[in-house]
Amino acid sequence: MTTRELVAASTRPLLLSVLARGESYGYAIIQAVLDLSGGELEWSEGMLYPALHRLEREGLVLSRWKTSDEGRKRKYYRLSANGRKALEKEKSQWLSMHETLLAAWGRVLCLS
Amino acid sequence: MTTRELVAASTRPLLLSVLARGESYGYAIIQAVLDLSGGELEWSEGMLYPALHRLEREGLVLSRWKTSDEGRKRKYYRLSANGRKALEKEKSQWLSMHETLLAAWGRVLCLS
DNA sequence: TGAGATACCTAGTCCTCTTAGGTATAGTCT
DNA sequence: AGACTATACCTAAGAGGACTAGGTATCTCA
Repeated sequence: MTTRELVAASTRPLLLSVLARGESYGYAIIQAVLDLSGGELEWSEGMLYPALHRLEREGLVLSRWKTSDEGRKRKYYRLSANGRKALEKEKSQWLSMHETLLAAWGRVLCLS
Repeated sequence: MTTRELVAASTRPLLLSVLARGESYGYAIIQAVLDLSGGELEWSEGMLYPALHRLEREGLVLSRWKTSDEGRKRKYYRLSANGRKALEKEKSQWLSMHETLLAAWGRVLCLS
């Protein structure tokens, strides 16, 4: 179980990262995160949709309703140009914090 | 400027890490974090003291008042045995999330 | 005397996850 | 046909923690 705080910190970078790979929709995003985390991160809809709407309000993602080949109506989200910039900032912030933690831990680790 | 969420996620692991290096007190902890982060992380007292008291309530840190050589009264905090275990859990959770993000970013990075 | 660093603390506000619900469609099994 | 599951969207109330802004006190130096 991941702590609430770590989930909160990773929501934006992860969400932006998933959408950077291409247009997607709510349910598929949850599956993608589950897959990327090796089953560790089970995002709830109650956190995903508000998060998506926040990013949309901020102009980082764009959305449109589309009917898939199977006939299902879905709301597809994709990154805006600002969204891509925001992702780079998120990455850089995360890596900076990661460096700080490695320093605190004594730099005994090497991730590949 | 680090986001509120990233600060929240790193508070516990960083605080436990700093105290794992030895007994310390509020002001010194803030300085230590500032130093470890290369000046990036400026913890406020308004977040540090409540955080310390939380960890104390949870039994992860112990505290005692002590008068230093210079004659200043300070409250020194140190890790308990449970605190050390908690630190290991925090580390492992952080690294797990880090792996997930690297996966999402395409594993283009190698940190040393 | 005054300023600044050191040293502790708390209250109100804001933000976001969590829990727990609601609605609807498509496919499958009996 | 009816029931169940997976898919698919959404929101509201509660809780937890950082941020802002305040309070108190001591020590040093000009």
